[in-house]
Amino acid sequence: MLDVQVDEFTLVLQTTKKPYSIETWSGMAHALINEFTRLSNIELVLGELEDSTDSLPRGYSHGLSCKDKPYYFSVAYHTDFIQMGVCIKFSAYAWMKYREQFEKLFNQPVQIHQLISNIDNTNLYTSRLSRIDIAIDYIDEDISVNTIYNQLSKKNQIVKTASGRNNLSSLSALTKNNETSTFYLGTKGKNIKALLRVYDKKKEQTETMGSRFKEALQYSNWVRFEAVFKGEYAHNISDELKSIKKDVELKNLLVSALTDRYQFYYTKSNRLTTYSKSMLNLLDKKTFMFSSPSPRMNLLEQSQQHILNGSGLFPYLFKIRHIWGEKGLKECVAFLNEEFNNYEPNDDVMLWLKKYSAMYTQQGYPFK
DNA sequence: CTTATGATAACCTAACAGGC
DNA sequence: GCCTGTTAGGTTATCATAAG
Repeated sequence: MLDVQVDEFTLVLQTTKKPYSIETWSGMAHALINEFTRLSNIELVLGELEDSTDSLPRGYSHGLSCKDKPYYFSVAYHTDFIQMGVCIKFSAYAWMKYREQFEKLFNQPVQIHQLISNIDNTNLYTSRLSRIDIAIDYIDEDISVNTIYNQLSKKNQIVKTASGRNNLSSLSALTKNNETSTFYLGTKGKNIKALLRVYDKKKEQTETMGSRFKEALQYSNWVRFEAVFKGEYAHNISDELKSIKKDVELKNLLVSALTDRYQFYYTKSNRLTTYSKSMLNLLDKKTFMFSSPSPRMNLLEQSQQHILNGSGLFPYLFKIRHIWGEKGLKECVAFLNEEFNNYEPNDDVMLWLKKYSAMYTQQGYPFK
């Protein structure tokens, strides 16, 4: 049996009110939080929210969370950073509980697209996802994480995107006694847009006595494919979720998203593996693709702006001058000049020149 | 007391992939 | 070989807090 669901997710609310001023932000943030809690019925469903400082999402300074509950739910903002918005974090367990309780209380099921459409029924803020984890469970399907990992590391199997390109994400694993129980495609570093984690859910639940421990015991075999989408990818999914009405469309979206980035092929025959095939069979039709525009057409003005502000050049020069004074700075600049003389442009740079030289000679310097 | 982390934001570049 | 498309991974900034 295959089961598709949303695991954990993070929503960010941005205020629609124009006068962005730091003094009024706290009050505004509270207004957004009140509106959100009202529209989502969060306190009725998950329990009372309390002021919290110690269990907020990292990086946020103020907020509320469900205290004394086995699940983690929190709403937070940062007093100094309006652009960070109001962050709403559902852990996997909290989201499961929310859905259970909601159905009990209102006699109707709720999925993520309904939640989003409920909370968007306001003009105080706009919402979007900053992270969403999509899980596809293989229950009693006799899939082995260890086998898949070994095939991948021997290059007997490879991962492709839906458009047929190789997914070049780096492969890593947790291996104990020669047995791999978890592997990752993609790095866990920050600012990573996509990551796939494949693991033995039965093992995890029985070893950690997790929230789905009892369930895990009933199955002889339980493997989870869990994709974490952040940044632009999460935004893409968010946009798509807003156009969804039915649960079957949600399923199509979730499966499309995961298989858009991760399809497993046998290298030799160039055929889909059986488990990837069964994943794709869940689709009535493919409904979704991630968009990622090419970042190559950078104009000089843009590059210049980046160098002046955000590249780290000035912080670097400042440190040099602070330590070694004007003399050090002078030598540093001479060194940079020397290094630049040894610089060999690559193909991309030459290509850019071919395209834009004429335009810029006509237009003049980007700096004045 | 210091450092690492993890949340947000923007943006750049190398390297790879693939069509013609 | 040329051109276009894609992605991983890196930089900066901020802050609070957990870990060491």
